[in-house]
Amino acid sequence: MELKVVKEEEFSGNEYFNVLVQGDCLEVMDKLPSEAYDMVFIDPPYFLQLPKGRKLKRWEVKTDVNGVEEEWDQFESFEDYDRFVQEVLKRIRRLMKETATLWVIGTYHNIHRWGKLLQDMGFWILNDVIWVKTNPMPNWLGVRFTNATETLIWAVKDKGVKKYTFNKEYAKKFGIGKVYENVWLLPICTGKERLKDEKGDKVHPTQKPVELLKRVILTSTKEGDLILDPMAGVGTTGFVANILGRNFTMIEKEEKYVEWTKVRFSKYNNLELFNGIGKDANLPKS
Amino acid sequence: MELKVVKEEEFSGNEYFNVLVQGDCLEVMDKLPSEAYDMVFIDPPYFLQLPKGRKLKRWEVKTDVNGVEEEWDQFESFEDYDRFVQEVLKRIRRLMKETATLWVIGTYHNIHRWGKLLQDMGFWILNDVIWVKTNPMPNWLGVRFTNATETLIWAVKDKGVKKYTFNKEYAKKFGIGKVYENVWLLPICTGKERLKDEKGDKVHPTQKPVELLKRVILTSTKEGDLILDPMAGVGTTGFVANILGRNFTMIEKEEKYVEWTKVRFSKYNNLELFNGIGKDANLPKS
DNA sequence: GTGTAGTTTGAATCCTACG
DNA sequence: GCGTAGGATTCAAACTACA
Repeated sequence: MELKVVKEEEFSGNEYFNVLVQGDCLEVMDKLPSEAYDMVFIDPPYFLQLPKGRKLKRWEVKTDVNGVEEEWDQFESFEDYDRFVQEVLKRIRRLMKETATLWVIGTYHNIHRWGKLLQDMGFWILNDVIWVKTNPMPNWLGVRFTNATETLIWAVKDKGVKKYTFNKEYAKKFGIGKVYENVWLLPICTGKERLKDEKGDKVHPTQKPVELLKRVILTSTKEGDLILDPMAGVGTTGFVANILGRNFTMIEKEEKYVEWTKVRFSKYNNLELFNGIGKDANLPKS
Repeated sequence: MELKVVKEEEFSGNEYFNVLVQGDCLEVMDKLPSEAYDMVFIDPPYFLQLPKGRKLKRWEVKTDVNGVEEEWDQFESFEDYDRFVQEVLKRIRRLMKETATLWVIGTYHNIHRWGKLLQDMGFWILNDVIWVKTNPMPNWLGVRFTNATETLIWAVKDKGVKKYTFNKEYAKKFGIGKVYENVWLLPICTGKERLKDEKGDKVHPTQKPVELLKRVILTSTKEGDLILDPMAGVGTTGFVANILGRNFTMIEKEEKYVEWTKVRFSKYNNLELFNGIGKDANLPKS
């Protein structure tokens, strides 16, 4: 597929199928039509609140390693972050079809803020889904538990919504146990799938695994559905949606990520990077 | 051990070691001394938002700002619940030693409210710990994921706190993997351990497993430490603390639960119900 | 090509010394 | 006191080098 890329200024809001809009997510969402989307996936900045100016250096100092301290994760305070969350959710409410569902992924640093605020706005949580990482970064100094999980919140717009899509046959396949439990066991994004620039540095600090989006999309959408990702990063959501026969709108501010998303859609062989649809490649043994 | 039980009206606040106070948790906490506790465990009402009315809810806080009939019950209920959370946390802040830690357990229905509000009040989250239930209640209708997890938030009073207790040797033993991951795999409370009344009905709807409290206490306290449980239910926290050589203060409003806690401390053989300290009895195979 | 040993690295509210 | 820079510790999985 040829990925259409449009800059915010040139985006009318009319041609929103399988497009990546480069621009501010709030501004772009304001151009999109009401109740158009079947599913929304949000992978927001995690608001890690690391010490200012501190690079997340791996030891054996590499030359200016850029860590997680990216510009897009700079919020002054909880209030700033919360305001951003509310502005995003307000717009997403309008864009969701009546039966659409919303996913938000985060860690303990930020997920409770999204969870409470979306409840406050009337969204109705269906589940949380726990992503258990099979290869987490250990807590070096042994002062806390090793943080091996991320939390996904899955919600509908309102308490009364019943007709949303849930494909339990896929949920059964992905979850541990036999009754589609809300626990997914899979590794973080590494290897060939992980985008690296010419210097060999990772392109995006938090590229989500293809397998994760595959599970999200297959359990909560139908073929032909339209998916919104307002903070697309290097475009994993659209990349997987495309392969699975879903449509998408992606929004991303950073030009660098937009460029790499283009590369991903054109240069690379989709199926190669997908690690095998239908198979469980790139999953932990057994 | 003989469990001391005191009614709120007769509780001076002086003799708070290894006592169960029957009364309102806010009122009782106001009588306790500042910075006395090494660890606090909260297992709050989960705010399932079932059809309302009928019984007086345990989390409702008396307020003189009544009189305004809110059109949106749900929002009004969240406000009530949040006010309760804040009142609890305010008191717990005062009761915690500088180096103390706080645990809160909940599901997606309520945990995000506790998480955001405690962050707002300056508590600093160290981890979330995911309890994965090996025997969850399946979602029979197949309309969502089977909810097989509960989330525990583990926090200190302030960002700067460093000297809290974390026994990584125990954490390593309890967590999956080898680097004390934040994932605990254990069954819900059933069998001999589960308290049943003369009619065979369960005494408490959400009795916590002894094994869960064992893990909480062994990873985050030292022998001789003082633990507070302001919503004690049938007293699992004090029961386990006692066996493990920790001291406790428990608070519980419901007379029925207080009576059963007494039974638990006297009639039953503690060690029998404990399922073997140091061993991993009642755990899933391998 | 294949098997094996050694190397690299991952969204982290990590510690301590010093000016 | 605070801000900043230099420092040490792990496991799983993927990658690299080489026989």
